[in-house]
Amino acid sequence: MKMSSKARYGLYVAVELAKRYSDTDVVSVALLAQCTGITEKYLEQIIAMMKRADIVLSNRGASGGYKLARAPQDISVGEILRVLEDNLQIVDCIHKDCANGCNCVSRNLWTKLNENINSYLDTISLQQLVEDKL
Amino acid sequence: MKMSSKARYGLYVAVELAKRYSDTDVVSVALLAQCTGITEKYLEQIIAMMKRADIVLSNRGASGGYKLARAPQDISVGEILRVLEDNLQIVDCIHKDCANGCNCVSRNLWTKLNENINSYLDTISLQQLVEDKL
DNA sequence: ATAAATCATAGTAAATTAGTAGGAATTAAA
DNA sequence: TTTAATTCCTACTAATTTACTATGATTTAT
Repeated sequence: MKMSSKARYGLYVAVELAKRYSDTDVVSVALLAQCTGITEKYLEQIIAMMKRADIVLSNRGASGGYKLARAPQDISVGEILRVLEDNLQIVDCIHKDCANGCNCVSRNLWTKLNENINSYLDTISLQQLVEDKL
Repeated sequence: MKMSSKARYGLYVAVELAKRYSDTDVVSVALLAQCTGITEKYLEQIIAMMKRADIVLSNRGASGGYKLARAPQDISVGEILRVLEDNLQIVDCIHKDCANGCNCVSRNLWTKLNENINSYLDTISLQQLVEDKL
């Protein structure tokens, strides 16, 4: 029940990008790696997932880099974490079959718990996080 | 961010014990293993944790077994899962130090998320779960 | 042209989780 | 009082997942 480092790191990266959102230019992986302490290669993979999910956008080639695809107030923490954390699903049986079948009482619990987590994380924007206003 | 099978299984076991709570006698691991589909040896370990946490109590020796230490309406799902799932902590840095230090904005998020999860799970009793009244 | 960057993907090491195994201690019942 | 059924204790191993490394192709500003 731990958040993976991929998800934690992804959020750190998003926070750094949010701080720089007013800048017109993009931020390179090298710089992001430096200020977050994540290795470049690992960070590349993480930000690639965020790009595929349209959370960030990129410029390729020399002096290229990444920036947020939308304003920090329009990106929720839930959106980011779902991309990096297997849709934030607490157990597999919510969307797959399990031995207990569909009438398993626990299944309803997991479903509600998931809704709870997701709806909470969806109320928090990157902007709020950067301003430390939770 | 998956719930471990230990926690899932522990909850199944607790549900089975809750169904049988009105019986005066205890239930053996062998029987619990049979009706949950968990192997006896693994189940033994899981229920041992629940015993140490005073969620279940046991009779040793022949015709021994386990039963809930309290009525199903007095045991919350949160209580059970915390015992089996490293206190339900989403990230380590909530109670340990991390590279980012104490002024890390994400840390507050994890703390709030944890509170959210725990307070939800604490509102649900085993009784509710058995009656499928979430 | 060149250098600085993203992009794609395969591989490996570390850590965690899940499950096995063996046997000691206890106790109800024959 | 022996026996069989059971909990209790702890060490080990296999499987899976996570975290990270490595290589190199592609793109593009200068």
